[in-house]
Amino acid sequence: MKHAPLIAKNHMRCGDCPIRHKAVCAYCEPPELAKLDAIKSYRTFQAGETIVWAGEEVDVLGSVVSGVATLSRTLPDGRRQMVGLLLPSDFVGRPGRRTAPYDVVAANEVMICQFTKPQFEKLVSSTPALERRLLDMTLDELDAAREWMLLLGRKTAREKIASLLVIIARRDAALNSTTVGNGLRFALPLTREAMSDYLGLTIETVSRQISALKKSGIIVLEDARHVRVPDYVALLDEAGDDSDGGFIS
Amino acid sequence: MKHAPLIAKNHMRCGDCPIRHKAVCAYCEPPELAKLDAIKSYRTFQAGETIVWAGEEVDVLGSVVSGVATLSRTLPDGRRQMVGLLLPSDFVGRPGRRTAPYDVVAANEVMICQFTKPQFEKLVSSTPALERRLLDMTLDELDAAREWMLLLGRKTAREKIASLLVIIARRDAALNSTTVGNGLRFALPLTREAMSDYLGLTIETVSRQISALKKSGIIVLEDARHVRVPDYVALLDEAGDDSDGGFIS
DNA sequence: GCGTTTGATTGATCTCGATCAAGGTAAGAA
DNA sequence: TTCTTACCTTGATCGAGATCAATCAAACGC
Repeated sequence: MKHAPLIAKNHMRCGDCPIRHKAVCAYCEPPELAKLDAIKSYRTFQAGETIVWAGEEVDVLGSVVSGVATLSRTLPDGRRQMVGLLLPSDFVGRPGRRTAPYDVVAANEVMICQFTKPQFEKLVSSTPALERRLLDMTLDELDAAREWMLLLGRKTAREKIASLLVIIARRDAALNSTTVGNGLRFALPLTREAMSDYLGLTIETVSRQISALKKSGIIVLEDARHVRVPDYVALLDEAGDDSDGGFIS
Repeated sequence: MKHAPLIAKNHMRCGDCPIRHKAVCAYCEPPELAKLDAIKSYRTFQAGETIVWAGEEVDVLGSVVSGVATLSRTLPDGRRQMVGLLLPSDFVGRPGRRTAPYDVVAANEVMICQFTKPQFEKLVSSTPALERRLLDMTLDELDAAREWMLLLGRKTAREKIASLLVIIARRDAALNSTTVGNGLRFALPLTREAMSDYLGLTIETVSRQISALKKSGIIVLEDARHVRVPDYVALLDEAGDDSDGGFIS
């Protein structure tokens, strides 16, 4: 069985940003980088802070520099389902839309490299490559959402947990490249509750399945928030499919 | 509780097409309609025929004129999850992508108004309004996918069925406007099996929940494929949330 | 120190939807 | 007509994950 490469393609750095903005990648002309550089500023959100309320004006537009943010929808009776996960280099904001139908919440301390909205939109209009890049990113998000639907609709609790670990491992490796021998080590940027919202499970089931993967030797729990994976391929096999494991590119 | 309007916004007709293409809507300049008109042709697929195989070259690009097509992903062991539903006026094809990670299958006889790929892509490059429209449509699909994730992750079987009926009712009403008093009547364009793939359930559960909704008086089954809804708001309430019910606009 | 809070784990039990199985119904072929 | 096939329905039982509940551990304020 062939597996997708662990490390994602790189994106060009925007000026002195501590991350690689996906919105300005190799497809864009270098001059655009300087233009983006001129209209950006940084903004920080605390863990638990809501960055965007569902239905209200979206006043953030930029890239996640550090930390993790979640997109989630809530039913009137309180049931919650996470519908998106924003990790460093992911884009925040909806080009051409005033509002979003979901909450954006900081899972831990989040720094965002923010562009001023009117200036960014002016830049987009005058830069076809940038607009095409936004379409490309949105298609990637759509693919990720559809992979996620397969997970929610048809995978077992154990497969769901393994799939989530694969996604986090890939994203972590793409940013930090902390391989240990032929294994991996990474931090879980989400609480058990956030994981349960992601996977359509309860906290208890998440906890039990993580314990089960530990007992099977697939993962080693250093503490509740740090995981070692001795054999990455074994974890991939637990995830139940041979695709890229729902990598949100 | 306020509910979204039943009928979707209209889209401008492209020449003599029997449907309203979403790709060429009121946002686009009228001259573009004529240009699209010049590069189109019609193509028909039989029920059950695969229009696009997962991973293979996508050689279709256009709009669904009639019939219903489904997008679905399959796990190696055969478990299947539908990840998209294409009804008349929906766009088929992925701008700027060679392949798709899912199968596109005709649920019944499907007619597609197809554009020649290189010419359509040339038109898109030279028409910023069209490119922006494609981005807008992709964002709509993303919103629909996320609504669907909420359904798959957190709704009960009964709520799932009611939500699907709402989606079909809305789409049907937008196209045919067949209201009956303050109720509705429409055909189910999907088999029970396709519904179960859509909702992450088994055929048996779909059948049982439809029977249950019938017994509750929420719906009337004229036969296995035709439904009457005496009270649309009652059905909406069964769907479990006050949103637009996952309307794929 | 101690009490409180927040997040994680584990156990006991229940329930919704899956699974296994048997029939029913309508359309089409021989 | 009867046989076949595809699709749908209903019943009986099972089991994965939810729910209810207790315990534990680390962090924090007083």
